Order: sequence, then C-alpha cells, then structure tokens
Amino acid sequence: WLFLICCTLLDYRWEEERYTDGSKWRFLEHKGPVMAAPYEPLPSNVRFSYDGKSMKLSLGAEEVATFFAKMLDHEYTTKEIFQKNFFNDWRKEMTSEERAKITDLKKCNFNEMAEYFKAQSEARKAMTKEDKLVTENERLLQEYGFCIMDNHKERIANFRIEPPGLFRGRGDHPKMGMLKRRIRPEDIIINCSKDSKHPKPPPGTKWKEVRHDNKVTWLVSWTENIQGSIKYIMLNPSSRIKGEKDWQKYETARNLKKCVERLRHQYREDWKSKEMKIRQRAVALYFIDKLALRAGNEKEEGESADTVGCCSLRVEHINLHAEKDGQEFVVEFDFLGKDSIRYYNKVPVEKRVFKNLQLFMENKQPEDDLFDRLNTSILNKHLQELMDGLTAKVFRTYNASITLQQQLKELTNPDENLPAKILSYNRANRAVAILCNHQRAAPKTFEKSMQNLQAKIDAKKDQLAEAKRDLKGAKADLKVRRDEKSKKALESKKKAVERVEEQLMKLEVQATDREENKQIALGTSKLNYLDPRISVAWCKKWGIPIEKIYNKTQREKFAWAIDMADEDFEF
DNA sequence: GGCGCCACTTAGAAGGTGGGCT
DNA sequence: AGCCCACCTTCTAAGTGGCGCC
Repeated sequence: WLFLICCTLLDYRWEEERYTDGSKWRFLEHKGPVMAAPYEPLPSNVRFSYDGKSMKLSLGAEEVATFFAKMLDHEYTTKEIFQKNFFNDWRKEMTSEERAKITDLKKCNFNEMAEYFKAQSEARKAMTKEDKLVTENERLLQEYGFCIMDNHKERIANFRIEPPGLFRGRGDHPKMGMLKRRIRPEDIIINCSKDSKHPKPPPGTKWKEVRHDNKVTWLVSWTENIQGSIKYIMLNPSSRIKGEKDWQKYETARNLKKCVERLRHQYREDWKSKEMKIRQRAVALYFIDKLALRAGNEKEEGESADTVGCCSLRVEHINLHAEKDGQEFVVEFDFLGKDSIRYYNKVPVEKRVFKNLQLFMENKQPEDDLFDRLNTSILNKHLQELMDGLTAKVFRTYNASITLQQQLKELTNPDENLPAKILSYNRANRAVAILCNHQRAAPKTFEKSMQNLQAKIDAKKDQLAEAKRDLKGAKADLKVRRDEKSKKALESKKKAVERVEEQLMKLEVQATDREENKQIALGTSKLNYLDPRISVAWCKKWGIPIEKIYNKTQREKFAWAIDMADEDFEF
C-alpha cells in the first residue's frame, strides 16, 4: 500500500501495470545528446612557439595543445606523469613533420594560446551578463533537456556530451594528462522505443546504433577512451524511475534495521569460527557496520589511483596498538578511499577483533591483503543469505540514516528558536558526514571569511553594549519623569536590545556552524545516505519550513518523501 | 571461483549565481 | 552600485554490485 500511495502521489497509476511485468518502461522518446560544439581552429594571430620559434600546428595537434594551454596554470600540469601522458598522446595526433620537430615538451610555449583562452572566458562572462548565453542555454535545455517516458515529461540529467580534454582523474592517477577524445555521433548508441521518433544525428553523420532495450534506464551511451568504460545519459533524480529506486534503497535499509541485532550477534559469534575465511568475513563486516567503510572491490593495478575499501585493505593500512592514549586494543586506520580521500581513524575494538587482526597479519608483508580469504563477492553472497537484498553498501545507508534520526532526537531542543534548531539539524547531518568520511578541501578563503565574520560579531557586541546603556538611561529617565513619552521610549529601547541580541546570536551560530564545517562535506550524505523522510518528519514535528533544509532541486528529488512522510515517521 | 562487462549510485571540485551588506 | 560570500548547479570520475561465461 505504501507503494500505491507513493505512485499515486507521484501521479503514476497502479493500473499502468509496468511494475509487474518486469520491464522498466513502455515508451521512451528523446532527442539524443547535445554534441560538443565543432572544433574551431585558433585565429592565425594566436601563436604557438617551439624552441623560441613561432609555428602553426595541424588541426589534430592544435586541438590537443589547446587543452594543455587552457590548463597551464593548474598545479597538476607540472606533474611528471601528467606531462608524460600528455606529450605521448599529443605526439599521436601530430603529422609526421610535427612529430619530427616537436620532441621536447619543455621547449613548447603555450603562453599566447593561454592568454587567448583567458580572454575568451572573460568574453563569455561578459556575455552571460547580457544574458545571451543564458538564453541559449535555456533553449538547449528546453529542446534537449527532457524526454517522454511512459507519458510523462521527465528531466534528463546530463544531456550535454562530455567535451574533449585532458584527463585528470583524482589522486595519483596513472593516466592523468591523457587525451580524452572528442565524442562523435559514430560513438553514440541511442536507446528509445521502437515506436518513438528516433533522435536525429547531426547532418552528415550516423549514430553507432539505435536500440530499443527497455530493461535498462539509459537513453544514450558511449565508450570512453581512457579506461574503456561505458558512459550514459540518464534521467534526473526527480524522475519517477530514479525516485522509485531511491525509495526502494531506503526500504532495504529499513529492513536491515529489523534484523541488524541478529546479524551483529551472528558476526560476533563468527569471530570465534574455526574457519579463517569466516573469521575474516566477520571482522570485515564488523568494520563495515561500525565504521561505515565501503565494500572495497578489487581494482586493476595501473588503471587508476591506488585506493582501497574494506575488503581490499592491506596490512600496511592498519596499525595495532594493544594500548594507546589510555584505551585498550586500538586499531589505527590510515588509507586512501574513494576519490583518494584519506581515511584516518583510531578505533578501540573488542579484544577478539584485535586478536583476529593479529592473526590475519601474521607472516605477511605490508603490501599483502589483510583479508586474503575474502572479497566483496564472497561477502555479499553471505549477506544475501542473511537478508533479502542485503549488500555491503546497505550498512552505510542504514547507519547514516539511523544516526541522523538519533542525533536529531538528541540535539533538538524544543525551546530553542528556528536558527538554533537548524544548527542542530546541521550538527546531526555533520555527525553522519563524519561517520561516512565525507570530506572537502577547506575553502581557499576560509581564514579570511572567518576573520570577517569575527569582526562582525565584535561590532555587534559593541552595538549590544550600547543598546543596553541606552536601555539603562531610558529606565532612569522613566523613574524621574514618569510620563507616557518616556514609557514609550523605554519600550522601544527594550525592543532594540532584543533585536540586537538576536542578531548577535544569529552571527554566533553562523560562526560555529562554519568552523565545524570547515573540512566536512554535508551534501553527499544529505543526497545519498539520509532517508529524506526523517528530515521531512523532523520539519513537520518542529514546524520548520522544508525550504530551510532542502533547496528546490533537493525538494524535487525528494518529492516522494515530502508527500509520504508525516511527523510520526520512524526510519 | 574468477573474469569481463554492464548499469547504476556516489563523490568532490569547479564554476555560476543571486542575495545581502557596505 | 559594487563586492563578497554562501549556496546551488554542473560535471564527470570513481565507486558498488549483478550477470553471464568459462
């Protein structure tokens, strides 16, 4: 019945049957991708120079060099691997004459080209002010940004094709600097209904393929040339197909809630197992549950940065301390996780876990796998047996959401005003972000903007002191004069003090919030891990406008939850 | 049981924008 | 009016996990 309510609220009706016949959609029509603007050669007065001599490049070579010129001031273009990969790929694009001539990147000078692109970007900015670009963007959005799926007009997420450029990657990526090829219509696979109008390729070109596969949700795909992986154009999070999946994800996490105690009991038992494989599985699961670690699939060496998750942890990533800072059995984690974000944590664990870890590490080199008898596939197969739909990532969703709910209960003070309640929400959100290790680089202007805010607070304090002095004066006046006028004056001074106090408090809350948030990213957990119904219920319970918690895009994504949850919702 | 392939979710950075303050 | 900063959008890389095959 929940499903029914949800579908009705989303304006999709049960009678459409599409949910029971296994297919994802009945009808899909769209316009295909917006292809990147065609390559325009540089004006002839913009020079590239080699070994001090000015020269003109062939079209392919010029396009590659252009990307380097655009990135000239980035820190990573100075990296050796980046330069090596860039130069290697550039030489592939050169004519044989160019290849014979241009043999040393150090002799290349892109400064004039870089200047030219800087000027172009300035010009673009100016154009934005005149709204020409805005209008063009709006036109593209209206024409290509939507599709029809099962009679509903749905927003497409990424309808612009990825432009060519130099691949960066995150962290120490072995492929940084390689040329990311321009995508051509001949690379594109279109997916739509047989009975729909086919998207048209640009004049004079052909799509690679047009297919009609309603078991998948993507509209367009192509194979990218750096890793050879497939990229997709899919629907916006506000779409039915994404919303339903999102809701399903949280329902699975709520199912875990019902049996998590049983599972915890089980893996604690397994710590004592005679089988090494089972012990490893149980310890890994303990980490995933307690620390919200990711599963940790194996990765191909040399294809991407060296990062790990739980199952792929190596001996070198943990340190065992029988005693540390007054605590017993401390495990010190230090490794690079997804996006090469560092995970550093010192965690006291139970003695049995500690002893097991010692056992797993016996006779191993630092670069050996900690859980040598385990991988994500084994772990997930086990989890599937414990609960329908359970996989390692469900623990992250479950623990994130349950933490938010608990923290909100704990931190919300009914007597506090709106800004204070929102601070509490942000703190609860922050607890989750810390659990999930969602970090960000501290904003470059952080110190400065913090100082500015502090100056504002000081000024406000002075103002408050002054207002209080005035109030005192008004009180004295009233005592002496005892007339209507001074009574009114006193009232207005009282109001003024209250107003300034409130302003000061607002500023102080802002400062606390900002300081605590310096290196923590709240967005990822809010968007991907926290059951939105918890937040909706909290807002309803305390009379907080939902707009204070979710912006427009987020409200669209979570429309299902906003309609579904009342203030009694329990995750 | 391992591998390759595929589809989909999750991730932080960069860039854009708009509202508040001086 | 202009500037600054916080918030928002866009971008696309980097994960997870299922499936089929050998």
